[in-house]
Amino acid sequence: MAVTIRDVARRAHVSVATVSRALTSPELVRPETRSRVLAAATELGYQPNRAARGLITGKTGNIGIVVPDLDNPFFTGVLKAVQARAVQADYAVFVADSDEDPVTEAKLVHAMAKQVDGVVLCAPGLEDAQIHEVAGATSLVLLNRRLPGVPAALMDSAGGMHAVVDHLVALGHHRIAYLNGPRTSWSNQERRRGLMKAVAKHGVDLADLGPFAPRYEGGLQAADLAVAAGTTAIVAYNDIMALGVLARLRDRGISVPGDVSVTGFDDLTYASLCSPALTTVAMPVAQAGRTAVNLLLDWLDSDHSEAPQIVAETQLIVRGTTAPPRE
Amino acid sequence: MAVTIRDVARRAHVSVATVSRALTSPELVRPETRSRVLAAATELGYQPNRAARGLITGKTGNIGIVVPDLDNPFFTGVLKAVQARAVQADYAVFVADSDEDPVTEAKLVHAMAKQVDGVVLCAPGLEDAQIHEVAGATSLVLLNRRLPGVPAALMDSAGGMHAVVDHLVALGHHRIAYLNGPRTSWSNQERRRGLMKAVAKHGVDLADLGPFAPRYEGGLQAADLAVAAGTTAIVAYNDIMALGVLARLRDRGISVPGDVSVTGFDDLTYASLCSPALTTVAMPVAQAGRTAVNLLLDWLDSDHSEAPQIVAETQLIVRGTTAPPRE
DNA sequence: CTTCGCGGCGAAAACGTTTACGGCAAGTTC
DNA sequence: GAACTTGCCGTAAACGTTTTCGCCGCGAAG
Repeated sequence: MAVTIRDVARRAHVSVATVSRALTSPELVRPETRSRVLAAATELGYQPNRAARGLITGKTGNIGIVVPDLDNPFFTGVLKAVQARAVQADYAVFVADSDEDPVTEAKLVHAMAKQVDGVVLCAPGLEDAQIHEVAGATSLVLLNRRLPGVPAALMDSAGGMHAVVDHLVALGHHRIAYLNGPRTSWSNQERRRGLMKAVAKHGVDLADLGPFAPRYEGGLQAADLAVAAGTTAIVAYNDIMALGVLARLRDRGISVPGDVSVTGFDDLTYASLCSPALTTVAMPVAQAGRTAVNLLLDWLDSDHSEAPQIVAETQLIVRGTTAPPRE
Repeated sequence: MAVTIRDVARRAHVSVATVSRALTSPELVRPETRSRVLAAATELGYQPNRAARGLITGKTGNIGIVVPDLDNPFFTGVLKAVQARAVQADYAVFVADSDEDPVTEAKLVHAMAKQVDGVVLCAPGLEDAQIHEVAGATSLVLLNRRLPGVPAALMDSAGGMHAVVDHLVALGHHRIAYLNGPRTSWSNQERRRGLMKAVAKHGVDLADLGPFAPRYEGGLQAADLAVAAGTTAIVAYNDIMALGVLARLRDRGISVPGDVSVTGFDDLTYASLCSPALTTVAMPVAQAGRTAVNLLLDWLDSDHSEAPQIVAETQLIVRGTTAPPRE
């Protein structure tokens, strides 16, 4: 059915070995025969069978990516970048969705392990030990999770959150509410860490609320608690929660940013589309995705002596939901 | 390094053939030896090498999906469903992003062809002939594109658009603007087809505007044209354009739905989050993704005699941006 | 007692590559 | 002119499976 290396060999009047050499290490064959082989290959539309090649070389030419939720624009943003960088490097990419479940997460990377040269694991919910365990099955690069000994592409959420507080304090806010996401989430811990540092530095009052579900409904629920706490600024764990907060405040007739300021996190597209547009911090998802596959590729032909962790800068995007407090 | 079928054979004191049989066609070995093999396999943590298996069986156990844009929630919605259905059927999925470019589209499915058993091609920009051509390289299922001879999972956009017009007419609108997306896009043609049918049926006035870029900016641009045309209802090609329209109308002090009604298409998450919430039509993306995989799987072990085209129903979601016209 | 059938299993070929090894001619060095 | 190198290429082994073929032993049938 398909055209194999043998067909090319016959047509070019050489052996299969020569065909293989002409394609993978051109300097090993005489230019004349090489061009004869290349011609035969293109005429027949020959494409090497990667599975067969992988069987002998041990490399598959594939990488995998497992994300917690393909409906989350944050992860599809990194997926898009990962895919783009991968094809650039002539790799194909497997994708898997763990549905936020740590055990399927582990199962998925194990299943991928024999078919890929490595996998980038996005914001895993796994325990540290379990991550080390799956790292034994294949080469691993983490994204948005730091773990000694395994390479990681990170984003400076802590710094972004620090910038949020700086911004709020500069506007004159003294009493701030933070709406926690899931306590166990590394992202929430990082964001909270940056927040705490800035809060301590500026000596502002903090209402540390939650945890809440990192969703629209979580924001609805959290908004009332935040106003009850008498704060003038609400810092949400992420954009979706912030949108919930905005909706709830509007329903209660509380004006934003007049009565209270609100910030999100992630800079999803709709953050800029609602009105007032949401002040938030942009995550360098594309950049992180690219560096994740760069790290993976480097890792694959290195001595594994060091496991670099590269952190990309976040950026505060000031829009319409933050302003100086009243009076 | 990895544990192979030979290791299992040794440990179970049988031949490799028996191990293979015990795992793939259990009825061919005596229960006693089968359990001995299974025990050895799990003790060693053996997982068959799919590449090697594929080499001989001709099946890879993989499917591919190529989408025009991984940043588009519409496509990631179908991707999520495709992935879920695929793992259910014990398939792994390759993903590729064509960046809306027909030639990379074709290139990508060709590149995938030898590594997958089939691919689902989402809303391709390719010409009909070119689609037939790539269909020669591997088994193909289309999503949101109809083409005789190749199986397809479709969504009834035309019906959805018809429902939109019915809704608007029922509210009392007589003069409607349609904001076209890209003329060559199959989706736009379908949506316009449904619109035209309903317009003819109800005998309403139509301002057929555009084409516009199917983006926020396209909506900004289109809004002014629509009001200049003196229409009382604006039907946008999709949600993102509709959001642009809403923003532009708000800037100009034109009230929605007081002065003019607006509808979107796709029901992206933020359609329900902005205010007023957008009246739109929900696309059954998950369902379409699932049936696409089902079609592919069926196609793989059938005689290819018929190429079914399954269309899933859309649903009009009436929210806050539509109301009876003034006076 | 032969023959046949059959369940269970092993030996080996096959899938499409890459690569170690060796051969052969031509050139280089003494 | 013998002995080495060197460049180019073919032969064959190997990768980890599945599957065809055939062998062996055993019970049933003649």
